[in-house]
Amino acid sequence: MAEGRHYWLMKSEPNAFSIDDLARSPKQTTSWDGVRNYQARNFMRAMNIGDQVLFYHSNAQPPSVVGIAEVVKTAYPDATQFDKKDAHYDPASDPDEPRWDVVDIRFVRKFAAPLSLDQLREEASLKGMELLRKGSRLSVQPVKPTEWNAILRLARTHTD
DNA sequence: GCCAACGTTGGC
DNA sequence: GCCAACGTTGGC
Repeated sequence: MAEGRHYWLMKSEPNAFSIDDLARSPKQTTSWDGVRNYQARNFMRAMNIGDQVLFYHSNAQPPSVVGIAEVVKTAYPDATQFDKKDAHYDPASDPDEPRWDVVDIRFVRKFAAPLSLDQLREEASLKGMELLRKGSRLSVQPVKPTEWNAILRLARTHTD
C-alpha cells in the first residue's frame, strides 16, 4: 500500500442490491456495475486494492450507512454498457475505448445497527461531508479519514 | 408521490 | 458556447 489506504462511500438501493446481497454473493464479492456518472466513475478509477468503502443504503427507511466493504480489484470496463438488454446499456460507448468502469468490492462487515442520515447529521465532525450536502446525488464519493473514523466510532456506540 | 437538485442533450 | 428541456437521484 505504497500510496496509503483511501476511504470511499458507495450508494446502493437495498431493493436492488443490499449489503446482505453482497454478503451472500460468491466470495462475498461483486462488481460495482451500472455507474453512469463521470465523477463517480473517476473516483472508481482512483481506487486502489485495499481501499475501504462505506456501504450506504439509499432510498431506504431510513437511508443509512450499513457496513463496510473493501476494494479487491481496481477499475476495468463495465460489461453492462455493451449489453443491449441491460438497463445501463450505453450505445454511445466505444468498445475500443469503453466509457464506463467497475471495481470489485468484497464484504467486510455489517454494522450492528444501521447509522441513519439523521444520526450522521448530529455528528459535528461530519459537517461538510459530501453525503450530507443538500442535493448531493453522487453515488461514489471520497470520505476523509476523519469522517471515516467518526463514522466507525458512531457505529460502535449506536447499537439500537 | 412530490419535487429539489442535479447532469446530460441538443437546438441555435 | 448558451441554455431550455429533459431525465434521474434520492430524501422526505
